[in-house]
Amino acid sequence: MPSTAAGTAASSRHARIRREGIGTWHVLGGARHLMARARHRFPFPHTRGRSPILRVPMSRPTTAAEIRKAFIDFFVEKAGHTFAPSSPVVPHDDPTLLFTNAGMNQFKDVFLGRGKRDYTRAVNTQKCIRAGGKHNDLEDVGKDTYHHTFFEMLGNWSFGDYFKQESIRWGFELLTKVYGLDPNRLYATWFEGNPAAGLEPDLEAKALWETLLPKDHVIPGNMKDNFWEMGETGPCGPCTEIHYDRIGGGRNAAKLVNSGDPDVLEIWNHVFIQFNREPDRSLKPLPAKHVDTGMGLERLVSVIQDKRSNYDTDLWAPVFEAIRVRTGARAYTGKLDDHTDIAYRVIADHIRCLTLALTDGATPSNEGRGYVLRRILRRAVRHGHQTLGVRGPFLKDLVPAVVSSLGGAFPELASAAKRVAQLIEEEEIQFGKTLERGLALFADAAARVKKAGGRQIAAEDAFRLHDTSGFPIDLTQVMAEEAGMTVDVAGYEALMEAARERSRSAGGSDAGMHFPPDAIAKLEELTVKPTDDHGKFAGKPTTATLMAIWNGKNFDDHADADGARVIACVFDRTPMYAEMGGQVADHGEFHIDGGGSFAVEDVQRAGQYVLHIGRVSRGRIHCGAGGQLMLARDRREAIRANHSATHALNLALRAVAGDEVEQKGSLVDGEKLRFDYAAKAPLTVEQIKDVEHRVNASIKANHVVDAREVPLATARGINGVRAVFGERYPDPVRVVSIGATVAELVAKPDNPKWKELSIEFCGGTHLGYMGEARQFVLVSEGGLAAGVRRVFALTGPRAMAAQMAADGLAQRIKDAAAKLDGDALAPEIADIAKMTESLELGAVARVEIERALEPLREKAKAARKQAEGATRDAAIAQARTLVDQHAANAAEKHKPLVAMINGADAGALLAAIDAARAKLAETPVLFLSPDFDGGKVAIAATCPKGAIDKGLKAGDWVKAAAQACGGAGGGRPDTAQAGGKDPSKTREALEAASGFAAGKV
RNA sequence: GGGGCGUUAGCUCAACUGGGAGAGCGAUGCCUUUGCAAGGCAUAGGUUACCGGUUCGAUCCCGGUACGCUCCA
Repeated sequence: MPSTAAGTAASSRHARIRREGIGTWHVLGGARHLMARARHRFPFPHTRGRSPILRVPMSRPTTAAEIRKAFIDFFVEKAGHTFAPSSPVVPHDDPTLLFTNAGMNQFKDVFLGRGKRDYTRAVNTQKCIRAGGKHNDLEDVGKDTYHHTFFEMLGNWSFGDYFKQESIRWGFELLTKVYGLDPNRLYATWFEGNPAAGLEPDLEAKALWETLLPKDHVIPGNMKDNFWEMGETGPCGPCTEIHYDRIGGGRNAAKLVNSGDPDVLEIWNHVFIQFNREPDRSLKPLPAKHVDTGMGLERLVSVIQDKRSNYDTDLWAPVFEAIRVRTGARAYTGKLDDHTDIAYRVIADHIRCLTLALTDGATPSNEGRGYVLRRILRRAVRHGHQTLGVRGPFLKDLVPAVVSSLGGAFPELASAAKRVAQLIEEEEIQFGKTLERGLALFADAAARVKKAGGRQIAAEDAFRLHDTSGFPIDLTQVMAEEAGMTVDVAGYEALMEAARERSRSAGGSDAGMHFPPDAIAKLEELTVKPTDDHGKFAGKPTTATLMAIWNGKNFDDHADADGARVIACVFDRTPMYAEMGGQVADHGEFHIDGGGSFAVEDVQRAGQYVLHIGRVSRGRIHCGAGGQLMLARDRREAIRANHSATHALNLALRAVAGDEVEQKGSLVDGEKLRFDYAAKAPLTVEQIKDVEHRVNASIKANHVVDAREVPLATARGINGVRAVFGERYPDPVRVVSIGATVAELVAKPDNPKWKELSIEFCGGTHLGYMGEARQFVLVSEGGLAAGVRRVFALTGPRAMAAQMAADGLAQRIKDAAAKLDGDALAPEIADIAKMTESLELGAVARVEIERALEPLREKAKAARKQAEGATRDAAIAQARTLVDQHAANAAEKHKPLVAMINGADAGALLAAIDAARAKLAETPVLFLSPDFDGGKVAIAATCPKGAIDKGLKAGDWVKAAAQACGGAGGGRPDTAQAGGKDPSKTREALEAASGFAAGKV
């Protein structure tokens, strides 16, 4: 049996089939014969030495683990497939995808014609999550027997290799011979064609099935069920679905296929990719035809184990048991409309999903996929609390059950279990807090309703609960019910829809350069050779020939300078680095001698080609023209320094914050570097200093930075090598090391010294020696999501500028501390604080400036308080004198007192009023105090009850005084304050106040 | 990417329509008690996140920034 397929060309395909022949399979006497023979071989090609699947002697697979293994073995052993392990559920390089949601995800590039594998047949069980995205099963989980947020998809693929015949026959053989399913219970659908769409019926699939199944089990299907498309454009084709009748007994269930009957269910879909959907909606036959199949493991297991629900299989039993033990709920009874059973299903499904997703590097957060996970977690918590009556975090305790049920197939679960449980617990605690706040909001809303004599929670309140505290409407309803109330659900839905509309309409779209897969095919047709980018690391000006010009829709012969028009150019070779692996693209220029110029603003990879995206800046450029391709040196230099510094930073962080520091992503551009990593706690200032010190030490020592391609196996064997989580690496892989050459590493891979060095797999551009980075400054450290930290840092001139700015500010603080006091200090402190905010500074400097400023602030504060106290005391003293003079005349004692106080502000004036009232409680008093420098007049007054009754209200009184000096004011009848803008009218204000009071009392 | 809500004493939170920033807990001191637990009295503690605007006057109104929560895409 060949372990890999031979050619990929369509012509050799038919030869292959004849040679290896489907026909031969029939005479082999079923699968078991071969399987038995295959089991003697070790290691299995697909286990890659780590044996994820238990090998148990068996006649027929019955447990989920056996069923999974049998699938993979069948295609590996019998049909020469390569086992390609499941990709992480968190897609690493596909921003259009929230989670991996189908087995073909990791092969998308192959189907799009952008990438290749060194095999043409693949098989695996893929970890999938369908939640939050286009395929969203979240709302259905728990209500039925078969929707899951997390599931496994068994799949086999052909990349331009075998096609319909083999796919269908192998599928049938696996189901009937290996799994022992009754062929009389199987049904197959085929695509009936669609004349309106110009699609022929798939008679080939029909004919194939009719040789395997009774004719009345082979059913035509429509566009919706039997024609598969990846998206608006791109690969597509007819598919055939295999359905199974759980009831059997000789009945014909053809009518029930695709009718939603839970006992007649689709188990396996085979997609035959033979067309490409063009932007103009037309279909173009593909030169290389592919097969993409998918079979849900959970469903298959339910069929083989003869259970009517996926939840009744051994995949769920351990998780259910863990829920029962942890929550003390009664045992699961499998009823569809029972709240406890629903809670079991929801919690079990969600903890599986969370464990898998967190293991693969996702974290609950408030956006994107993290937010989907947060919602999933909260749903599970809610069912646990509301229905099963659990208190406090409990989901975290279910993680081990998931690990025990799936850890065999996915070993990564076990090593991450502790971290995952911790993340879940933190999130559960956080949710507890939000819940409490929401409950308070609800109580408030309910109280208002009750007070108004109503029985219905307002739509606005329900929406507010949802919008600000994340309370789903059903939770609000349950709480309302408990309080003997209802909720205005219709109004809530309306508000919800309005909010959605606001969100939608705000969403913008970015117009990038679109380069579809058929454009790549066209380049191949035009016999344009793949771009030679070996010069990208050196980045030297290169003589290159312009091979093709893509205008966004078509290829052109030439392009002229006309300002805004963005085009993509392909050259025979390039010194430019295309955006990849977190390093931004180079910028640069293509210059034709005596001809036009093309400004390169972005560089992207498309398959084997490098696209130079930009504008014609001068004259005309045309295909076939030779010229100089030069990249922007300064930008490249900065990028190189930042990239090498990122590696040094990675090493330093691990040394300082511990080995559990795991890189979660990075971005290197011409201005800065960004590094995300998993860690429990923020860095302390001392740790930041330490990190900076380590990186700068490497710069000072001028460590060599070396990069070389090494066979993957050799590279993995180097002591201390770091690979990014979940990333797949090419073979050979490029190794970048700091402090020793790659040759030295490879010569003695197990040298313990290597552990102290930065050794990473990386395809980016780097310095020759660390000294070229000049300096490293870490500018900020912060949290991105629970358990994930992000740091920004600078190198080179920017780092030095940040250092100088910090030194300058430190000097100013020192000067201020030595020379300034009292009034002069406060504005200087404010100015320094402002500068600290606006300047680009190191994180350490920021903290140190803050610390140095603190005693100055204390000093300024003390001075301010003292000054305030002094003016206040002075005002009070004046007030007492005035009052005493006023009271000396017994006849005038209770008449209003209107007087001027010197040098009092609003606060001091109020204190003066208090002092006056303390001495003369029965006398209306109005004081005012002009501030000539500030152009203000402060006014304050108090009126005893007797005066108020006579019509002298403090508010009106101060207003009258304020209006006389160009101001306004107001307040309560007993106390009021006001202000005027014109101190020169103080006399008028005094007179106005006296007049006003005289008129009243 | 776009909304909503929030940020007030060490902590948890009040403060009506713009008019003198508060409570409880905690801290400190003193008193009461054989001791403990506790109780009583008193005191300190605030740039109301930050920046700007409106206003005679801003915790409050408006705009921006930062951080947090939350919803939608």
